[in-house]
Amino acid sequence: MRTGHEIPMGLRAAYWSMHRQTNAVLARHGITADQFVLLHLLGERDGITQQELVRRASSDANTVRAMLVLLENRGLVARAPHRSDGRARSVTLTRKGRRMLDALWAASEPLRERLLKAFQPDEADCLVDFLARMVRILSPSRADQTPLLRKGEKR
Amino acid sequence: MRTGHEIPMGLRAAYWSMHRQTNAVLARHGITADQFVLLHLLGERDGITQQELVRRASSDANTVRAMLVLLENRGLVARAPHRSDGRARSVTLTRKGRRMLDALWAASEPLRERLLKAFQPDEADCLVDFLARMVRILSPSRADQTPLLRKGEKR
DNA sequence: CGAATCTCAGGCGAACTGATATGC
DNA sequence: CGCATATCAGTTGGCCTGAGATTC
Repeated sequence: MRTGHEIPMGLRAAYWSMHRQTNAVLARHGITADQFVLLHLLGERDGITQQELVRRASSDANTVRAMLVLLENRGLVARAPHRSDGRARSVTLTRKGRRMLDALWAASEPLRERLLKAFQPDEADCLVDFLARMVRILSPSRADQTPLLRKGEKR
Repeated sequence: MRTGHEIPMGLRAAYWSMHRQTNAVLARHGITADQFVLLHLLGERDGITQQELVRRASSDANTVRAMLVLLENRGLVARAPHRSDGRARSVTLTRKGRRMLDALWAASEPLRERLLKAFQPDEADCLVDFLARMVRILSPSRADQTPLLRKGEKR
């Protein structure tokens, strides 16, 4: 912990290990790790809005929409107008989507198993707390909505 | 910790928070968070091979090459034949690359500061250990080199 | 020979900018 | 009105597969 860069680098390594393993496990179902995240969130709470998915998946409205279009074209999710908010659309799992989610969950079970076995219960709680703390600390305050690129600037 | 999915989801949230904040901070230098990782690794150990960069950055040979080409075209890094291994190329920071890295490091200092302040020293060590443990657990054994996509398979 | 390193060609999901339409 | 939700158009960097050249 000398430079303060160990946490970000460790985070990067862990995230990509997880991501790659998940992709490998789900590849035969034709679903990516990120798509699995959306399906899983819908499994937890069906009928939520796209915006809610954006927040829970730590993603972005344009990205989530594109992913949902993919999943919708495959008949795994459906999007209906929200009952009370005319702007919003509530997203639900189709019957096929639910079956797919179950299959994905089963396929990834050994991975979660392997992960949990590496931590004592209190360690796992501790880790989850640390990660949540990072998110809180790093969440941009509502004040600075600086875009990543300034106008006309090339990447 | 009921479903075993809290750790992956927390990991995802933390990683993307970090990534986005880093991108935001470095954007005015025209460098991405991932490019910063490469420059930082070269700052730690200059003259290492691309393969070594791949390992340390938890990335992939093709990706690293593409990124290095970008950085090379901007005059930030140079690639020379390795002195003893004819297959390898050793990558070094140019003078300009070193200056850039220093600027990037300074620009991202507040971010690391913010992060470290959120953890007691022992907590930070603990977190780094947990992350490393995850990587170890999730690292594919040398045995199963299953590609993500089988031949002719569509995603 | 096999294994490792790097290169090249090509494809794709996902994150982004920026603008727009619509409803709160 | 401002603000939030979703959409569309378009760009990009980064990850991936698969193949090939070269060297250990």
